[in-house]
Amino acid sequence: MRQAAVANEITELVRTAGLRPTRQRLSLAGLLFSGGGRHITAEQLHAESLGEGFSVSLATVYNTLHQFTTAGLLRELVVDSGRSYFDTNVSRHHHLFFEDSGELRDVSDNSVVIGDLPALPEGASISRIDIIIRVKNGGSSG
Amino acid sequence: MRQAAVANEITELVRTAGLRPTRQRLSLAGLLFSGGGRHITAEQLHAESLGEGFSVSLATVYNTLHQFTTAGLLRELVVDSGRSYFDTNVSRHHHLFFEDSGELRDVSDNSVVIGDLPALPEGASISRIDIIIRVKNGGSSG
DNA sequence: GAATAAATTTAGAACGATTCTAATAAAACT
DNA sequence: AGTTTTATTAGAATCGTTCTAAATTTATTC
Repeated sequence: MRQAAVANEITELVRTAGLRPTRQRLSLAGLLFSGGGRHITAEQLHAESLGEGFSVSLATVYNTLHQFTTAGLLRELVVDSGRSYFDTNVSRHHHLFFEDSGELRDVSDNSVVIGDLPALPEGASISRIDIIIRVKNGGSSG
Repeated sequence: MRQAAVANEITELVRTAGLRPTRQRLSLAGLLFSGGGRHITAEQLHAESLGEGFSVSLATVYNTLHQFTTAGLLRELVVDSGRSYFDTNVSRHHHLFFEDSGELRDVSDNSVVIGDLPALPEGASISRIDIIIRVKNGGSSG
């Protein structure tokens, strides 16, 4: 009963995003949204999925991550040139980035106060503020 | 006399960075540091250099940008997955990023106050804080 | 100022992440 | 079930970037 309930929630999540609940999308959504917050790359998710016995192509992983992002289920993060991370936490927050390990950790939004910004050009508006605190030395000890 | 003075400054700059003042490095340094602050990609700088009649290979543009960055003459920015920008302003500041045009603009450091950060792991220290204010709609009008 | 040593540049190959393509398969609708 | 629509896939293609090994330039030594 427990698992079935979770499966239904995941199915609903995918449906609500306007996407057909295919085996691949459900597997990926399960991996992404069943635990706590995650910061994961396409390649990592692909490997994890195969590791769990859910076969998916890398192309589908990319498609799915983008569809989930467009639907507001994920947020895409650019920290490092050359690869994108996807964050399952889509609420307002920022990031600590451990340069050595590549690990990302959330930072509460209220640790940061943005003062007066420069005037934006006519018709422009802020779509998002990304704050990345880059940390050197020291991996996953805290 | 004017131009010669500028050329000497550029030569000194390159020397001070511990690099031999080759034709290529001087041309690129000239393009980078003779105007005001710039935010430029390797491909853009390569195109600009060729356009001015200074032939350089793309490999050399990359090498040079990295050497200048290591020497503290440039700062590398990651805004957009898949390409790096290099900023000639290496003082403490942040960025406005126009998503439509790809344009970057500096934001003074004192527009932003960082409150209490989460405790860092033993031995870790902050190497840099990057703040990117992403703006939609509206190009270079202000 | 030629000879030698050391650093630089280069074209093109190689690379890793991502996107595209066109064919096949699965899901939804009638 | 049959038809239409949407998804998945393997593999090719693309993009920005890095690597390689050879050719050139700059610095140093005599």
